[in-house]
Amino acid sequence: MNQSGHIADLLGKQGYRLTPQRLMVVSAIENSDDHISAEEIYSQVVARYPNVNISTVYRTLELLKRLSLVTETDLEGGRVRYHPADKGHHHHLVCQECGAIIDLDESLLEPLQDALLREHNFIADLRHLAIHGRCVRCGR
Amino acid sequence: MNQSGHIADLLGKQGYRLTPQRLMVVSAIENSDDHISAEEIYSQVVARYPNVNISTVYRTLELLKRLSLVTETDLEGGRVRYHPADKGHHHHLVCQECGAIIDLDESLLEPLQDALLREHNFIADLRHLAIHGRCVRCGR
DNA sequence: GTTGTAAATGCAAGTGCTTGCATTTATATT
DNA sequence: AATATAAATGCAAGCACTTGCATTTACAAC
Ligand SMILES: [Zn+2]
Ligand SMILES: [Zn+2]
Ligand SMILES: [Zn+2]
Ligand SMILES: [Zn+2]
Repeated sequence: MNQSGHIADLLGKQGYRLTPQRLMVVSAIENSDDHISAEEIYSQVVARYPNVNISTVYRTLELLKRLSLVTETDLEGGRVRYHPADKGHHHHLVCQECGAIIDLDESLLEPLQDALLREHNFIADLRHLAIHGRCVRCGR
Repeated sequence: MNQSGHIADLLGKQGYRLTPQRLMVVSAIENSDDHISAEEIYSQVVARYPNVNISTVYRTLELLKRLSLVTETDLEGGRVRYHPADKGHHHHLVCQECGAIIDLDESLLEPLQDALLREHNFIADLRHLAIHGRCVRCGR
């Protein structure tokens, strides 16, 4: 799972063009150990391909989200962050006061996901959630 | 609970100035039957107070959020929507494909909120959540 | 009622992200 | 290899929202 080239292969198989811009965006996401922002992806790509435009980065991210290949999560800090969908399933608690981030196991939201499917016929996308609130130190 | 003037009273008691702009933003939110956007609030206010600036609307919303007097929810459609915090507790399921919105009872997230407090000492703000995904008709 | 003050506002510029449109290009077909 | 074509890109403008700063103003103190 998630060997290098995984996402690019899937894009190709589904008929999407493997442009250099796309391949570089994909590899920035796959090679990041962490949650990467659009701006960070852009600066990696532009270093090797100087006339790429940031709108191409955003459009590629949009495509990857639509195909469920990456997840987008709001970890605060004014920009959203991206992560390969099949790598390290988990969630986060984000303190709105101090920015602290607590990691959560994916199992915590499974009961909710099941209940929403069963009781409301809704396929909730709870693959990489950020739950906002206050940590114990900032508690209200 | 939530009689007219409720929010304004609380602002006054906490030492915030009751400017005409603030009072009008507050009353737009309190008198809305639904989830209201910043733009909608602004156009109500500007109709009676023509030189108000939209940044004042946003700053007032920021204050009301911080004081837990209103909740902010992303119901899709490119702009976030606001609701009095003490009025009609509930959540939403939002279909990313067709935009359908299913209303949920607040009780659905109580077990999660309790578990996060107990197991992670985290006070999750789950007062008015939008859970994104696909409705049964758009199901993947 | 005047005066003093910090708080709030208006304005303009900035940020993150999106979109319409003309141009370029990956890929299929010959 | 040359050609055709829809898909993808670059560019510039636009949108929702934020921010720094100078000006105004609600409210308290006299
Ligand atoms: Zn994560
Ligand atoms: Zn905190
Ligand atoms: Zn609601
Ligand atoms: Zn749907």
